[in-house]
Amino acid sequence: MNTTTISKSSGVRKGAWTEEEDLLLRRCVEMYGEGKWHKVPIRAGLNRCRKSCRLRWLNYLRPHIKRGDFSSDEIDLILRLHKLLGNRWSLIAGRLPGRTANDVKNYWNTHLQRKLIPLQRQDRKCRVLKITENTIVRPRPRTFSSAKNVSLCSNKSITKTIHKEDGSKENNICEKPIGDAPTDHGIQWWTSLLDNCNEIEEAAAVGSINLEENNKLLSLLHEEISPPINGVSNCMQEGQSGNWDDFSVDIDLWDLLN
DNA sequence: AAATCTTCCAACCGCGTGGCC
DNA sequence: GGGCCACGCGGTTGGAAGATT
Repeated sequence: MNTTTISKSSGVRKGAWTEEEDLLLRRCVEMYGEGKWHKVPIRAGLNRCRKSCRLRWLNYLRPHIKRGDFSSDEIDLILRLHKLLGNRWSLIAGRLPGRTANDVKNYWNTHLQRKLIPLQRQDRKCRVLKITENTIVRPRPRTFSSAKNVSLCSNKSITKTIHKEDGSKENNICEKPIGDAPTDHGIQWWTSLLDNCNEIEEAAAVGSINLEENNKLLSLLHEEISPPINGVSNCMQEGQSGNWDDFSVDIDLWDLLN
């Protein structure tokens, strides 16, 4: 069924893409490269808005996009990264080669969220202290100026709520100046992320949070989530088998994280 | 077999941000 | 400094496909 419609206001086509449109878009991007999306509809001869063209390319036509079910490794990584990053789908997808932010978001909304909510509802009163899930990391990578040493994390802030034994809460907002070395923004960002882990370690050291549980968490963080070196996602490096096969372990991890 | 319900995902929409003038 | 424009992101929606009654 052809569900494509013509927008009355802009006159551009909306709805499902046809094979012909895909072909035109693919040729255009192959010829001119990605970017300059405002020029793509004209260059490709498509009666589509630039947003629609960009989305179609990024989510469907781009080479090496992985289709099909998510592997247990991928699911595990999504769970971990979502715990750290929240709904930062593009960042999470960036750690999953071949997966798009839309894929990850859809998978989360349809598979994981539904399964995990009941887990979150479980009574965890036995835990005296915990790091709650409102740990928010806000790196906002946008475009990168070639002329300036723009930090990837220029507006980064990390907030963390620690629930104390007496029932009170303490919010920590961590704003850290980022060095202006432009060499590897990815390392900077992930290092900053791990700085947050270090703060947890420090809190554990002074006994303000549960040491044992957070040692487990921190070991996982340091082990699994390290800076991407040279643009290669280390978690998916060739030859790394990992020990994520048993998904039941991962559910335990999720429980631990909450 | 038909009707209804549920699931899933491609695509749309609105908004925040950065760059440029 | 302010306005405009383009890009990128996350939330939401619409409809096809599958499952259930």
